Order: sequence, then C-alpha cells, then structure tokens
Amino acid sequence: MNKPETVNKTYSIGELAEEFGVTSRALRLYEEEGLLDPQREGTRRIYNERNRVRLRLILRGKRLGWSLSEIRESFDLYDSSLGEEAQLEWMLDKLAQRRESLMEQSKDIENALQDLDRITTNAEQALQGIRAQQRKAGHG
Amino acid sequence: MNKPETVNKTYSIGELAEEFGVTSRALRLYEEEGLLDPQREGTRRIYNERNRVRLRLILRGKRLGWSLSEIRESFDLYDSSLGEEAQLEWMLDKLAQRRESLMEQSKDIENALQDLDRITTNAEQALQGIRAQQRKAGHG
DNA sequence: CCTTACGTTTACGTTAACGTCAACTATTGA
DNA sequence: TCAATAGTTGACGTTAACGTAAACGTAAGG
Repeated sequence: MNKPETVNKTYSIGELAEEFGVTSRALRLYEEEGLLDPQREGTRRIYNERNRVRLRLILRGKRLGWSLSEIRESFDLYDSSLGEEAQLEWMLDKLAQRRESLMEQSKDIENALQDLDRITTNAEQALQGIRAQQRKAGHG
Repeated sequence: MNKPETVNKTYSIGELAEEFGVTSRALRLYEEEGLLDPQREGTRRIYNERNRVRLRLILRGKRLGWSLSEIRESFDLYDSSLGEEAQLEWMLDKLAQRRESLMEQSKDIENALQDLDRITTNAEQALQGIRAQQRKAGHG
C-alpha cells in the first residue's frame, strides 16, 4: 500500500538542474564529491525525491557559505548509524561545533542587519530631504 | 582636546594580523582589493583604529560567506555620500537586496539548527541507551 | 659590523567550484 | 533514414583567495 504517485516521481539531470537553477555540471560534481547518488537507467542518471531533498540541503549549505566537503560532513553526521559509544561522543562534539558556528553566524547577521538599517534610514531621510526641496522649487 | 591615548593607537601589519588570526598576506590582499587603506611610514603600513574596525567587518563578511568584492560593495554603500536622488534610489535598492539575502540566510540557519537539534537528541538518547546497558552488565 | 626580526614588492603555485568543449551514445519525431 | 535533443565521460580552462618563495630594505641589539 503506497502513498500517491507523487512520491515515486523521478527526474532527469536536466529537469532537476533547471528546477533548482543550477547546471548539470554542478550536479555531476556534487555526485563526484559524494553528495548525491542518483540511480542509473543504463548510463543516464535518475534522481528521486530523496536526491531532490539532498540537493535542497546542498544549496542551503552553499547559502550558508559552507564548502562542499563541509556539506558532505554534515550529511555524514546525518547518516551515520548510532552505534558505538566513542563514535557517538565524537558525533555529539561535531554537532556542538556546528551549532556554535551557526550561532556565531546568526549574531553576525543580526549585526549586519542593524548596520543596514542605520544606513537605510539615513538614505531614506536624505531622499525625503531632496524631494521636499524639489516640491518647494516646483511651487516657484 | 582629544580622547584618551587608546584612540590614536596604531598597529603594524604583523600585530594586526596576529590579533585577528589572519596572515600579513591576507591584509595586503585586502588592501589591493580596496578593502583597507593603511597609512604609510616610509614603506611600512600603519594601521589605525578605523582600519581595525574595517578588518573586523571584513572578517564578519567572510563568516557570512561573502566574497571580497561583495564586502567591498557593502563598504561602498556604507561610505557613499548621500547626494543625488538617482544614486539614493539605487542605494536603497541595493540595501533592500542585502536585507533579503540576510533574511534568507537567517531562515536557513533556523532550519539547519532544527536539523542539528533532531540529530543531537537522537545521538544523546542512543548514548544513554548504551550507558544503561553498561551499568546493567556491570552489576552482573 | 653583523645578525635578527620585520617589513616591502613581484611573481609564481595551489585549491575549490565550477565552465566549457570535444567526442560519443541513445531517443525521438518528421 | 536523418536530424535534433539530451545525456555520457574526459579533459582542460578559469576565478577567487590566498600560500609561498625570492630578493631586497631598514631599525635594533650585541
């Protein structure tokens, strides 16, 4: 008993590339780097929903400024089996590091937004000043 | 009547590099790219507080995944005089774009943090399970 | 005076993340 | 049957952001 047919939908490399605004070349590179593993139909690559989700995560990682190998590391964390104690401790450590880095980025964004707001306010006021001058001149 | 002497403190390239954990080479590159403009004492570069603040902003930009030219653009926005109307409108547009990008990154971080939390919880529970088993075995 | 430390410019080397092109295969529609 | 379309691998090209090394200048200390 399966879910509706949308679940088993597949995509060619070109389709997926266009949908996400990247090139086929990039998808092949991500595969080479171990970030994607599409099935094959003969020689052609066939992407499924799982691959699609992965690609979404890859692009999110890129937006956060991560390198491809950092992105792969995060996948490794995500996929790794919860087996031995030592492995789990190492994993928790890595997860904590990621969290710290993300929190730092979050702080950076807050600060950058504050800077932007100050500049924006100044520019808006300057613009209003100019337009007020123009209206005065227009009435002459 | 000047503020205390800390205000006029200056730094050599080596000092500044070490303080921020970058190399002299990087500082020279940032200068070439128009991101820094230290004074000179003969041929030697002399950095003041303003340069130091700039460097801090450069590194913040890097943590956000910006390229050096994107960082310079942001400085251009920051520095640009609030002159003509067209320029102001163009500037406000650029500022809005930056804001959107930052908000998107912020969302990405939220999501990444949620993912991390889920994985962390799983790993912690697995670890507790293992340790419970170890205690039972220890009592045998 | 000589070494040491720190700085300078110039220039070539390196890595990541693709872009681009060549040569080939497979499918499809006229 | 033939051309167009989309895919394949392989290889070389490109850009950004530095690293690294050479050759030289300069101020301080022994």
